Amino acid sequence: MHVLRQNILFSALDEEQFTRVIAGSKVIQLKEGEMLFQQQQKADYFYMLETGDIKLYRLSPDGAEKVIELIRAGQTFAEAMMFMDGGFYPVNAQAITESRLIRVEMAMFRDLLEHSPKTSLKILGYMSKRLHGLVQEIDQLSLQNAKMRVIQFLLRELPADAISPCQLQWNTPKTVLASRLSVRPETFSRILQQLTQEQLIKVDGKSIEILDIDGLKGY
Amino acid sequence: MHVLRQNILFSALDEEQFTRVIAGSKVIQLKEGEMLFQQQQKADYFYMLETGDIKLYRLSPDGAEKVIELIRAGQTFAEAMMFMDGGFYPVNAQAITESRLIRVEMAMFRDLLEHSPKTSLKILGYMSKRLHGLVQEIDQLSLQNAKMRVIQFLLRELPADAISPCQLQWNTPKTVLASRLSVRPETFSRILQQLTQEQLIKVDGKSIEILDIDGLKGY
DNA sequence: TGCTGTCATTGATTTAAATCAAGTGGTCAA
DNA sequence: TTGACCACTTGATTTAAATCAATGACAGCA
Repeated sequence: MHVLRQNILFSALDEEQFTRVIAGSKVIQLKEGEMLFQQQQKADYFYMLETGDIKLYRLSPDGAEKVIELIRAGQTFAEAMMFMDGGFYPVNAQAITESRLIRVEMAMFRDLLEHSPKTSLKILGYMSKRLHGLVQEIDQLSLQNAKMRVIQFLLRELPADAISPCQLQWNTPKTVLASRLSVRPETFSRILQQLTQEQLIKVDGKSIEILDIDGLKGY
Repeated sequence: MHVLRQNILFSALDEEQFTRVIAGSKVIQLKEGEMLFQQQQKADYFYMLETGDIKLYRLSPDGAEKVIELIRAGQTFAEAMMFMDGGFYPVNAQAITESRLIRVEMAMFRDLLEHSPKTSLKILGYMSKRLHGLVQEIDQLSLQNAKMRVIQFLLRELPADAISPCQLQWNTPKTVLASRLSVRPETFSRILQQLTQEQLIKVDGKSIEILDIDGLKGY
């Protein structure tokens, strides 16, 4: 079965609809560091990431880069733009590692929804969850200090049923994680070290071992 | 014409659909300080605010209150919960001033969408805009300092075509605005004073006169 | 082999904002 | 009228995180 089928956006389509989607889609390969699209570019496609890592980020007027979201394999992104007529991507998308994506034509998918209320409702539910997620994100940015944000981030990366000790692994440089968390790399480094000294985690290059989940949650 | 009709959520409904919505709706009156719903309560209704002011806020474990959104007359809220099966309100809703709302049954409205793909698409567009707005919000929280946040907030409250000098007015205590902006009341007060000294604004109780829009934008 | 550039860490210093503390003025109700 | 309770302001102090600066680790490459 096609990998797209696993994604919620496509799960409610019937065979005929799905065939049309496939016909209007294309596989994209990106090398490390390659741009997929830029902020302010016209949004004609949305994407599903098959393999690799993508960062979505914004540039402030003075050139500072803030990572809004890290996309991992299996996720779709930019699909919200589908419903904003003549919209432009609000973020830049760049491959952190070599990546393989499926590019879907928004216009076509949108037409399809006109005749598939069930799928529309599914997508509404999905977007509601995203909305909710962003509200929580705002919570974290505003209520909590840098250490809390790092801890929350680590905990959220774990599966719900994870038991300590367990392992987390990234392909991305720590600077990108820091930006995602809105802290300076120096601060990020110091916080990881604090947590290490408290026996809660163990850092080894790009992988972090979580030694004490409950300890982290206790913060 | 019914006031609901002015809202985007209801604008795409036909007469028969709209009549059903009205039948399942109810007017709610709240006194100042009264709760509308609480965090974790089952979400069966969404609302449109006719008159008054509502704050949506969250409580952190230690009791700190963070205002997520200030609702003003004409806005709907909690409608995103409609698409999350068996969801619970993620925020508390409380009247800041005496308020009058229309309460709409989610289940009923949802059923209606099943047979109205066009309306669903409109709502998807609307939710996309909200999504986009929240992304910008995250920008502001993370990239900018407290003074910037206050300035942005003031500018956003103005109509797009506003010319200085002009007037802004709230019914809410300044502490609520401060929470909305994630700063302490003391800091908020000091920032307003700084801006006053720079001849950019003039504060008089609950109303703020914007003396120099371009000056504010220049920051 | 050493050179370059990127990423990461560590220490010293600065800074913005929170916190602590005190005082003002207003409103409401006993 | 008094006193309690707000919201708000102002000043002094503390603190967390940013910034500045230096160094180390490592990869790719001439």
